[in-house]
Amino acid sequence: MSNDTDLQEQVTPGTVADRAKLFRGLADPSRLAILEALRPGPLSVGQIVAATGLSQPNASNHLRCLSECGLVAGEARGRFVDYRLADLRIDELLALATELLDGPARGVDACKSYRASP
Amino acid sequence: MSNDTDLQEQVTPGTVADRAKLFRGLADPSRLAILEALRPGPLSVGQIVAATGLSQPNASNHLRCLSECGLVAGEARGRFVDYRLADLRIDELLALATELLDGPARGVDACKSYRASP
DNA sequence: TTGACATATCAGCCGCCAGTGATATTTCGC
DNA sequence: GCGAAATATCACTGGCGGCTGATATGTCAA
Repeated sequence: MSNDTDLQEQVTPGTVADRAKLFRGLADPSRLAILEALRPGPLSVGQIVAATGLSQPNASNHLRCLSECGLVAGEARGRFVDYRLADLRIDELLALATELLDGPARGVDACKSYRASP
Repeated sequence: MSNDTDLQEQVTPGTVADRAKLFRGLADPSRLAILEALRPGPLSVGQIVAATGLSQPNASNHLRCLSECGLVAGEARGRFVDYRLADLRIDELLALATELLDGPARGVDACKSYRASP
C-alpha cells in the first residue's frame, strides 16, 4: 500500500517532482531550440522566431514558460524584448547532455517508448 | 513558410531532437525516482519497486526504456536483475539540476504550463 | 493621431505517453 | 518435476500539453 509521494521529501532543495519538472522544461524540442539559440547571446523574440522556425505565438508562449521557470530572462527594450539564458549553468547542463549523447546515451533516438515530443 | 526541422542538423553529435529526447528520459518523476534510487549503488527491480513505490510492471517498463536509452545498465543475476547508472556523468547531470533548482530555476514548481507529468 | 510593427494572450483541438491489470517467461527451492 | 517468486510483456485508456489562428496590448515612426 501507500503509493504515496513521500519518497524523498526533504532530501535536497528540489524534490524529485521539481527536478522532473525542470527537465521537462528542457524536454521539448521547441524550448530546447530556443535555449540553444540563446547560448551565443541574447536575442529578441523575432530573432528567436527566425532562428528556430517556430510560429510567433508558439515561441512567445514557450518564452513565457521558460521565463517563469527561471531558465531565461527577458528585458524589454522599446517594443522589443531581449531574452538571454538566466544562468551559466544552463549552458553547462546543455553541454553535459551533448557529451552524454556522444557517449553512453547514444541509443536515445532509438528508444521507442516516447518521441522527441510532437 | 518552412516549418522545417532542419534547424541544427550537423552542429553537434546530438540533434536538438536527440537532446530533447534525452531530457525527456529524465523528465518523468517515475524514471527520475528510479535514477535517484540508483545513485548510491545498484539495485534489483524489487528493491527499486520498494524504494520508489512504483508498481512492478510500471517500474519494469521504465527500466526497459532507461536501458534502451543508455541511462542505466542491467545485469542478470539468477532471477534477479541488478540495475545501475550507466555513467558517472548522469550523476553529474542530476547534481547540476539540483544546483540549478537551488539557484535561478527556483520558480520551476510554480510554472503552470505543464505539470511534473502524471 | 494614425498606422504599422513587435509581442503577448486566449480558446480549442489532437496526439501521445504513463499507469493499470492480466498474463507470459524464466529461475529458484524443495 | 512442481509450485512459487522475480521480472518482462501486452492491450487498453484517460488526461495533459503543444500547436494553431485569431485577437489584444503596447510602442515606435511620420
